[in-house]
Amino acid sequence: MEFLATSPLSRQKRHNLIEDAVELVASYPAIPITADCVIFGFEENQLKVLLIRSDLKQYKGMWSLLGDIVYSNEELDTAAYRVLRQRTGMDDVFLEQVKTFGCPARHPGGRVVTVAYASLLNIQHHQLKITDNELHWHNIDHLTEMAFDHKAIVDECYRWLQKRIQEHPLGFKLLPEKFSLRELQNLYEAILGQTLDRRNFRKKFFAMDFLVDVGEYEHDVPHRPGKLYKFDFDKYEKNKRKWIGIDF
Amino acid sequence: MEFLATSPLSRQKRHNLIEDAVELVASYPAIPITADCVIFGFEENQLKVLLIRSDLKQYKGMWSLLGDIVYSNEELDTAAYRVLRQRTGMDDVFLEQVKTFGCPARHPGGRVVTVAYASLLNIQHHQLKITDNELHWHNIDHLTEMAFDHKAIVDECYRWLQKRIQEHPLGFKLLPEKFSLRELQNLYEAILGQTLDRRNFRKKFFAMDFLVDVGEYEHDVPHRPGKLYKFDFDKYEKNKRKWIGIDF
DNA sequence: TGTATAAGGTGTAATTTGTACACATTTAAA
DNA sequence: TTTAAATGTGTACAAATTACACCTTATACA
Repeated sequence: MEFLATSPLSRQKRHNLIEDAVELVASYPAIPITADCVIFGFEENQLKVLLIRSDLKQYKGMWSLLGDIVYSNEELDTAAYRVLRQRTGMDDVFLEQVKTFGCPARHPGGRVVTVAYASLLNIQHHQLKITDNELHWHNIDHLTEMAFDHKAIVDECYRWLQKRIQEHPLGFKLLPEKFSLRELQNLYEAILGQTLDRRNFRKKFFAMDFLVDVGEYEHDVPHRPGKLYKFDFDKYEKNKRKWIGIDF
Repeated sequence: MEFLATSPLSRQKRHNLIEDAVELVASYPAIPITADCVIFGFEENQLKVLLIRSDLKQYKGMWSLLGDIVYSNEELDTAAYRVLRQRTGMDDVFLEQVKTFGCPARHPGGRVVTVAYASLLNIQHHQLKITDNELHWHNIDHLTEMAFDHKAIVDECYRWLQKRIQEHPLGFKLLPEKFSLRELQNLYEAILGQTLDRRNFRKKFFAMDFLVDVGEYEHDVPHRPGKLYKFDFDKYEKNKRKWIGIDF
């Protein structure tokens, strides 16, 4: 499995400078690369992931992440964003690279390396093309078997999200522009899988001082409506802590 | 730049199940993948990175990360570990995937995607093959221009390290088995780029209760020798916090 | 119309954690 | 033996986190 003549290691040992970089790269074994998106949404107090039916006969009926090939001259981020845009019709969505999965046996058709991205979006805002292979939101707690190694990818991205929302106020990306504190707390409880004290939760977020009272109230709720707030991104940027921690 | 016939997206729109996964993957554009290692060490109270002279004529004289091609049937982690072992002669070293860099223009010889790994090792323990293109340790604060996008990769891994050592007791991987508290503090100060209060630092680490007094003292120091400690991994595993934060 | 229900909204005390800070001790070197 | 330099330790204050209870307000239903 060694490329004796062309390996950079063996070349370097000979202390020869390589003149033709193009020839060098052409000699490398190449592997198809895909970008897979773990698209998170929040609805009915539950964290959801957007999935599609696998189009491989081998995985018939099983759910799969949204992904596509990375084209020869395409940035990885661009490929992931393209998938996101094509599937949700949304622009301006949070997207971040999480991890690359490269097990040689992860794709039944041969070696395919995939770069996993996590995306957070407001589930109200998208225009899903449901006709495409039953594109649907799935409760993250109810996922069972998935195509390829996609369950492992989802798990990794879920852990990433749990950690990330304690360091940065990312949760807001999953909510509508205007939201109540109860919705915000429900979001955090759903993602972290634990209940939080209501008073302390409110105190904490008010103390961070990036919630703006928009002067409106919830409606269509079967109880006293709560105030609506929005997230003030500028204020956050100005005040954010440099230190790592759960207080952003 | 679209692969109209072979793109999974266009296929899925037609609602056809793909029978031959091998044929499908064979139709994908393929890209060479490398694994690049940012190998951190700690010596003379400074954080160091292990670099080699680039073997490309184009980058003559410039410093480069240690990396190699990922072979066709090789795990990404395995490729990175292979690089590490070949260069340092060390086994059993901490290695973790950090981020994948895929800018189409990052390699002058053509498209090459690289998966960046960070490694932490005890700088005393390795057997460098210095004859290989001047394999050397470099102070992380003195890096200037590097070959490819390697400076950006180092920067990313350095930020990763700064964050990581505040969440997990990884710093110990950079120290000898037995170390003094002064050495530990120097390590944290070098990585975080800030001075820390000596008494509070000691109090904090003793409170975490995974330092074991080995009953020995420093020697060959031109002042009162400090006690030596080792890191008790079992004790750490038992007591570690589930929460994210700077107190491990 | 009024009564019950369910969530909204608020404050304080106790505890824990983090921070600032100074002096006696020990070893090596001169 | 004197000096220099680092080790080793404790306390008081500030800040952050946690636990915890009551009144308010809007809706739903009788």
